[in-house]
Amino acid sequence: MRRAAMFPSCSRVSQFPESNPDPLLDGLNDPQREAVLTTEGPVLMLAGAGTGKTAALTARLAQIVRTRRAWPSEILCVTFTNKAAREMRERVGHLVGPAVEGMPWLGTFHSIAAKLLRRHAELVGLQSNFTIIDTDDQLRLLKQLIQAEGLDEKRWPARQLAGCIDRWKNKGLNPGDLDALENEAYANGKGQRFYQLYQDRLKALNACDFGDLLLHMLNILRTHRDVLEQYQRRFKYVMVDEYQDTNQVQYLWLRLLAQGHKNICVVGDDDQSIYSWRGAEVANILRFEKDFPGAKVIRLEQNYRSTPHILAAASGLIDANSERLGKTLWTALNGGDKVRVIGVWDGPEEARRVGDEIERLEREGAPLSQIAILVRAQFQTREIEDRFIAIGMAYKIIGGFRFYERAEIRDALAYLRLVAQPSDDLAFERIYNTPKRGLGDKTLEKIHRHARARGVPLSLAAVEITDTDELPARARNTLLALMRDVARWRDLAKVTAPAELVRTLLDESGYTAALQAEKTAESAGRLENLTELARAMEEYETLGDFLEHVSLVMDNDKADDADKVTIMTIHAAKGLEFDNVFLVGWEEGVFPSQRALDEGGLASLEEERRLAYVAITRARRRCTILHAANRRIYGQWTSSIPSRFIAEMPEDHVEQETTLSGGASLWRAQWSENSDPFAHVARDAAARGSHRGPGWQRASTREFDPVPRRLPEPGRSAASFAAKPRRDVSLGARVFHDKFGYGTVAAQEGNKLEIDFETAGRKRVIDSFVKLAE
DNA sequence: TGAGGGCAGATTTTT
DNA sequence: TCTGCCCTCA
Repeated sequence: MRRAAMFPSCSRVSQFPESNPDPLLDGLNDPQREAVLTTEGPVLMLAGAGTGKTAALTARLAQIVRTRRAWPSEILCVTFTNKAAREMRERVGHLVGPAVEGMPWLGTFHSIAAKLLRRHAELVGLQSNFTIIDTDDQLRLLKQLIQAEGLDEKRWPARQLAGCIDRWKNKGLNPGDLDALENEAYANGKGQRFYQLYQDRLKALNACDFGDLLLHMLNILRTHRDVLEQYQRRFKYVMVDEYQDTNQVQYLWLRLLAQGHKNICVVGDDDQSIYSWRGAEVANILRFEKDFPGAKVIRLEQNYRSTPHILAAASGLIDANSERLGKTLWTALNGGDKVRVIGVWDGPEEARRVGDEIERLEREGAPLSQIAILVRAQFQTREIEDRFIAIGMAYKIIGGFRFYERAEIRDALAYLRLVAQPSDDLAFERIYNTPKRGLGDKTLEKIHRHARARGVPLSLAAVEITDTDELPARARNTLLALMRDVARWRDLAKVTAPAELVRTLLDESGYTAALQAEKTAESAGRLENLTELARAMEEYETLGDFLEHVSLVMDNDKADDADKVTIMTIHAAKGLEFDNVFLVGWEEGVFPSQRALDEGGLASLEEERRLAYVAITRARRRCTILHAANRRIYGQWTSSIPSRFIAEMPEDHVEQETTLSGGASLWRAQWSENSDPFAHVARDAAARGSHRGPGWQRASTREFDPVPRRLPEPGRSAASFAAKPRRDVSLGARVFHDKFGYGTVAAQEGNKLEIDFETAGRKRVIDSFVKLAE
């Protein structure tokens, strides 16, 4: 341990004299420095939220390079997202200069696995130019298999099978490895069969899916000692970001590769593990010390992000979890506001309130880009979005479709894939009638039959079949024209740059023309995306390079510098930070989600709590949590009680406020002593779509004054409790509504009323919300 | 080929 | 309640 002599015990400041400034260690605290300087042996860096783990990790990488312990090409550094990889590359670049250029093994698990697999593809029966198919292709393929096997696709959806296969691959299981239980998971014990069929089909297509990239590579490392040893020797240092998110395959992979030098440094935070549903296993981080005996554990606990109140609220909350390695975050910052908890009457009021608060912040000079609204589930964004549109607030929603998942991009890519690889049947099927050229299912079926009979790929079968009289003249000519085009594009691909090729291709195929003919706002956007695609391709010299990049690396982070509020899921917000954070929908059933409560037991409740922890710790200066007493979920109005997570935050760091009189303290009391007296009520109420939850009870006994303090604005709060219509209300009746005031019934449909309100105008409301006016 | 009705399903989604 | 998907019909 030569380094031990160089850097004796790293626990005190005095070991790193300030008088000898080192740009690399400058600005790092002691544990961070220790992490940077402990380059040899296994290291577990437990880094809480906002504790500067990326700074430590990149500095560590730079340290290894600049001390010549390894060449950049001898360091394996894996992240989960392209964004993280990019960021790290950039930061290391700042520290060590152009040497970072030579870091071929810094990237996501998938991109590194793909790179390795291309070198050794033949060991698993693939050619090195295999295609990487995405979820869409995967589903189409599975559907075909299910149909071919004569299974009812309604009863056994392809989605379910895809889910199973994904899970198996995440666990590192090959078809032969499935036990009886797993085999039962699809179509009464046909799991294994379909998994095998799918893998065979992929092999025939010279393709693999995302999961295969890791699994194939693991299989190779397991069965080919020479290959394993080669990489064990090569990777002198291994570093892993977000280790708590690794799944079984990734774990097995790393364990094999790191066995050589045992210089593995993993960074993670068990409290931020929120992807178990994707196969991530917190256990991986919990047992690191067992896997690598003698591992050095370094805790980064100084938080540089949030104010003391925010930090304390989050820490107090996460304390309620049982399985933790345990960290105590602290901050040198002072002051700041308490976490604000605001209770409101319903969803629309919540959205209004958030809008109002943001307008206030804006007036105070806060940049919108430093404001985020985090939701538990995507559907919650709508209400907020509607409100923002109404008040003209600039916002952006993160998430949804990635660039390469858009239909037009996938179409363009399918053309390119078919040009690059004649055997790509999926690509052929996708484009053969896109744009519409009058080739229908009948023709495709014939091509399929011909392909099967001759044992050739579809695109070749298509060429051959035009030589026969199997097709009617019209289809034959169209197909012939298409295949001639494809052949010409293949020739063109040999002499043209990819960007130029795709432009020609989109033009000549009629794809662009078809879109232009649509003349909708949407088609204009699609055309723009295609232009963007061509522009992105200009960086690439070969088509192969580009196709690899697009399926694995290209993400949706379009540079959007405009000052806008960000709306996104908590999951998407992990790793980000904002001055002002609004957390909406903190109600039982929404967050924690009903599904987590029903299905996952304690483990999944704890994951929800970690999610809450992640959410709160995104805030730098102010964190505002909202919950509504009533919310429409799947069209049903549901009364709900505040999330237990609200009561779990230490009272001293929270400031309660409610527009419902007497609400907050009452709600809080409900969660005392960890008991949940209303859980069954709320659950039953949700199940029946009834209105007998506690919120409703209180509202109806007038314990709550449902009139918001703020001037109520007509929202879309009117809807149905799925109850029977009232008999005492009839057309023309004069009624009173708590929110909208007096009005006259203009129409009645079931329990829904249309009422002309004197001040609010015409609204649709549920009859149970109105009283007959005297 | 597309429009329109019927029907189930409706967390989170780094690659 | 809203959506997306599949199927049917003109």
